[in-house]
Amino acid sequence: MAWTDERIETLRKMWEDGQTASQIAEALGQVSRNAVIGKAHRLGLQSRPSPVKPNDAEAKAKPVPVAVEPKPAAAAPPPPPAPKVEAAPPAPPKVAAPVVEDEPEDIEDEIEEDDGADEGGVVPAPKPQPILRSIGPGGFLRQAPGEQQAPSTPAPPRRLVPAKPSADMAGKTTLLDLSDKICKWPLGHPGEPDFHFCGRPVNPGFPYCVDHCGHAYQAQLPRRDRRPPPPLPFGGPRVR
DNA sequence: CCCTGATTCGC
DNA sequence: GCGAATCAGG
Repeated sequence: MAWTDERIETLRKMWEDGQTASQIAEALGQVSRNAVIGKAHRLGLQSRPSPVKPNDAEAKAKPVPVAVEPKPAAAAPPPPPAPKVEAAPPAPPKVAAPVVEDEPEDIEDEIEEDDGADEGGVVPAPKPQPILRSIGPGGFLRQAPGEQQAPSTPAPPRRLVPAKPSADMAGKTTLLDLSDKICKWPLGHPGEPDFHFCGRPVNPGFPYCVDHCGHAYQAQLPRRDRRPPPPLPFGGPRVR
């Protein structure tokens, strides 16, 4: 199967969309996961949180000026980093360290169950500013050695606060509400603000309520009565 | 075991 | 350029 423009486009979209190579390969069909990955790299797409990416590229100040020593001798040479910076001139105070004092005052956490009555626009001050690494159109940002931004931005000093239950989610069945006794039929799509679950009592023995069991379990029809939907490239129509 | 992406290397 | 084989972390 050749890499037609169409298939490449699909690959590119899905890859940038965060789909895994396996998913992409399955969607494309006729190609393996490896083929997808290989192609993605060749396309210049790259760098996506890999589970196996060595995180080093630094941490070593190239302390290996000595010629290679074929003979490790008996005792392995201990790490000779020798951070002797004796004649090191005191580095000028670059950017003032963004020290953030830890405020002693406690932040009242509102984790109580919400009756949905008092749901105002209570927006806590912290504006975390998502650090989501967006991928620019047309490809990846190849990380060059020395491009590290490690030393900067120490850490978000803000304390973490439980996600605020949004007003429009009041009364909705969320992921945390799921149990064996309520219908797990999803409504909406994950990531969307109003994504929730059906939540009605289940049809005993099934994960869904009676109605949704009707959607989930279709009676086998004679072939002549089936209406096989046309194969969609991927990302079928959204059903609500 | 399964999954993942990265890399290599013969074709 | 392609992708199976291999590697390596989760």
